[in-house]
Amino acid sequence: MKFEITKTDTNTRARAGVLQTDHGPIQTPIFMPVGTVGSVKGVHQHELSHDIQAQIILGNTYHLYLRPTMHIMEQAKGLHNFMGWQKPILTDSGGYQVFSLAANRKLTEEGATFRSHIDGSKHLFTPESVMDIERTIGADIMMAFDECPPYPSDYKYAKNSMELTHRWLTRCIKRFNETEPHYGHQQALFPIVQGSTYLDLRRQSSEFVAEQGMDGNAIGGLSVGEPAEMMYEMLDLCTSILPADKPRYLMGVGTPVNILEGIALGTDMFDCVMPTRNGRNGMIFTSEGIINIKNKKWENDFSPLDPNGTSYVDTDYSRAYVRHLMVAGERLAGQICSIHNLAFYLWLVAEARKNILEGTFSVWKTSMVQKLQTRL
RNA sequence: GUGGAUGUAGCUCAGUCGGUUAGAGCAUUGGUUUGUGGUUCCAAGGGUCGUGGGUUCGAGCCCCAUCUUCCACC
Repeated sequence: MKFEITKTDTNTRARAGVLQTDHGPIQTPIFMPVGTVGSVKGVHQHELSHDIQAQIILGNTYHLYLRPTMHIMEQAKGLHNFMGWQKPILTDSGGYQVFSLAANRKLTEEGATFRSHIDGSKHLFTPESVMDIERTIGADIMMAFDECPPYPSDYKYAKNSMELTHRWLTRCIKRFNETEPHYGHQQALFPIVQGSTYLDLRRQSSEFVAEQGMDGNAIGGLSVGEPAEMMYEMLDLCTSILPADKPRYLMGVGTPVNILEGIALGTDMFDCVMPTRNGRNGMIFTSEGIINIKNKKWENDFSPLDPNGTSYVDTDYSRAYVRHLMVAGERLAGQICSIHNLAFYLWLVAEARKNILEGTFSVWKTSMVQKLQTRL
């Protein structure tokens, strides 16, 4: 998997590049909409590709393994064919679900046992089985199986967890190298840096990950409740160690401001449920600030949802109408807001890219961060 | 007209033997949401307990009158 950096910013560590996959190029920095079960909640694939112009989406190993199961995935000849999406896909490994389903988890050296949230049945994920599952799903980018420790974690827990993640990574890479793609297109494996909120662990983990020489590298275990400044401090260190000529992926982040800060620190890829989840609950991100469309003040505001927006929903529908749909509990409200938010996130990273290429990123970012935090 | 039932938050209703500041759901208002168990979660505002008397240390609750709405029968 080839990654070419077109330009690196002079004032920050931001870069603009292109990541080539067998399902097409990804222009970085990029935001990747989350499509956990083979569906970005409330948004059609057609809208994703045509209206939002998403370049890559996520699928989730944990969820797809439980349903529809790998038996179906194999028959469907992979997730691309199954869901009718011929652009790149990245699959999360299920490591985060082990963390978020902590009540039911049990970690051993071998792997993680957990109970299905669907029927309560017991399952075991190992680095090897997760690699096999991600091969079957057929993602262009597969994520290593890791443990995502909660915040706060004490030093000892964080260290043991990181070391376990490293041993699992070695097994992931071994299995990855011993197996072939099922559907003819190339797959990459990205390892994940852990280390909680401890700089020396983050350094150690970044170095270990960098040594593996994979096509791209991820930073996990952040945005799990720690202060934003702490996240930036960890990210700053990780990106200073991870190879500059490979894409860097900050997992699960975040707010529009988080993403701009992440780009400035040399991160190229982001994913987050925020635009879709918050959209379903009526929070709209715009270039002028944040709107809670449920608020009464929009009741008779017939101006466009977002006059500066790039999606058709921004000009076709008024704030009053979307508020009405939201208050009435209509599903269309969440769909409109999800489409808007995803389009906005994609616009934001495209705009960041443009400014990096034009050498104006730093100035643009400063003014943008200011506006993004405004509440309308 | 007679008999019975009913009246408590915007709506639908709880409210024990008469006892602390009358509660719930929905609705309203605001906040929340970070590698998606999610139309999420949290909180706030909102009351002359139909009205007027009475009994009692104390009444949403007991007594009297009156009004509202509903039902049945003339």
